[in-house]
Amino acid sequence: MAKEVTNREDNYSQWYNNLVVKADLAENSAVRGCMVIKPYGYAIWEKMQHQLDKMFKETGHQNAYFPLFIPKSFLSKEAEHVEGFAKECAVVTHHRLMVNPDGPGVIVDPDAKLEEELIVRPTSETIIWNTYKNWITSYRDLPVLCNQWANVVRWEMRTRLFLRTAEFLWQEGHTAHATEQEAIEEANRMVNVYARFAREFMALPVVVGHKTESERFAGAVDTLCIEAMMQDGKALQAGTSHFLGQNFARAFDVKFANREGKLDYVWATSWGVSTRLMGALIMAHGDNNGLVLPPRLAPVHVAMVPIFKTEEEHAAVIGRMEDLKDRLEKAGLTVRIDDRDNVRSGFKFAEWELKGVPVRVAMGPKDLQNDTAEVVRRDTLSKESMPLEGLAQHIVALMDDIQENIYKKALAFRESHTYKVDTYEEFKKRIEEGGFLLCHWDGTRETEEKIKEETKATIRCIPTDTDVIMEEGKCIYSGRPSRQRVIFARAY
RNA sequence: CGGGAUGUAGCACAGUUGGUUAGCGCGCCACGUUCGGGACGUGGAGGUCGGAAGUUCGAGUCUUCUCAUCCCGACCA
Repeated sequence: MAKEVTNREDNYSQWYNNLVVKADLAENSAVRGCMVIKPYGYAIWEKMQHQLDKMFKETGHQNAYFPLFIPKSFLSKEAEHVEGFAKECAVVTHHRLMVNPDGPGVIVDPDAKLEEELIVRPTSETIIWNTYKNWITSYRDLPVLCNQWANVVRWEMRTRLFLRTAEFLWQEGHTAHATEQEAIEEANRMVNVYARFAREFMALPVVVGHKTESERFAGAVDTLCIEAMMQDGKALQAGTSHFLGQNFARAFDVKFANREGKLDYVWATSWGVSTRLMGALIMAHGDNNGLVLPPRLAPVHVAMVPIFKTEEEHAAVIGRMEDLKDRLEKAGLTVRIDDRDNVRSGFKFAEWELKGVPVRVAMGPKDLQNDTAEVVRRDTLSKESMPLEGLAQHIVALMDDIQENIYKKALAFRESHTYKVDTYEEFKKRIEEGGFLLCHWDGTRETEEKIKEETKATIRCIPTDTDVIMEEGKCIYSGRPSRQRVIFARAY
């Protein structure tokens, strides 16, 4: 039988698409550019949501919900913001259908035209700031620290499951502060929450940094981001946190009386991560056997496959598995006993690997005799026959090992694909192989643009969290002086 | 929105210079043999060949129009 997943080394995109579908995470829907997230994929997203939500609460945030529709006039209040999103908006123009008088089906009722069109939110800054205007009058009302879990729509030309879909799920935090300093601190705090989430839960090493002016969010004064490296050497922006200055407060006239009794505009931030994180998870850890899930986000931690010939053997194996399952569940793990009788065990092994379950336990007649079980780790695919005695504790400890190991593996990959590059010749050669290129840049938009045109590489970020890059040098393109290196890469 | 390609069963495809009852593999259903790394045999179900119009005695095959999808660009979390 043919392998379910194609070879990662042959065609990374094909491998990715195949894996998303075969591992039962998501599929394309009947609606152009939109995806269906299947139960198994959604279970992983829920785990992410749960953990992120907890971290938001710990940093003082509350959840709220704002409308899906944004009046067109709202979107045009912040000049850069409109320009950034205008090209990819879904617009509601009518509110009624009618039976087609000239044929079958229904048509849009021409009499039901909206006076002002509604935009399906591509992001919620405008509707939220219009609302905050009513909430804030005094410094005593600040800060406002809200998050919303929602869907947004961006009419993308080309879409890919999880990485870029026309509709996607995300969370967007929107905060209002009395001082610039406080808002800057908030933007920093949240990008670090994202970085911690990526590292500790997704086992995904990320670089924290500032976006350059041209890569910045439309309407932001400063955009912070976390950037990850996928196994084909391309960069993936995994989360962003924006310091919005007073731009949106000015656009929506949100003023407050400060301690001195003077009116001032509110300082703002917004920050978000999306279902794109699913794409990052898949591409960062997956292999030719399928998904590799970090235990902290795996919907199933342990899959047990019984092997038997007779009814008696079956009953005995299942009995022992139930016992082990109880112990593991008491320790907080989710366990599945795969007792299907319509597929063979070899098929089950392959399938649980495809789904990225961290640990698999097989038990058969030999194990009944020896009081053992076969334990297989998904990250290393190493097989070990182990005594039942103490097995539960061992498996619980394995979860931490696996979590740590896949992080280290991803980190080692990133480090071995990160290069200091000092000449443009070398840059052009290196970029073809993928990876992060640490280079000096003269800080100008023009240079960045030229390099992008000539090599398809962009500045992923100006890193904040490493001192390796703080050194004097000369721009690889213009030769002008530079005080630190930035990260160039081709990106998703 | 430019450049290229493809639409045939749930999926992936074959189908000759037009020829009668449209095929293979995977999957699905039934029965049997199997079962420690993706089993095998036998039987079965499943199609208005993307849609519309045209040429023809006859169209999956030729023509025109149309719709949709995919790839390469431009755009992007």
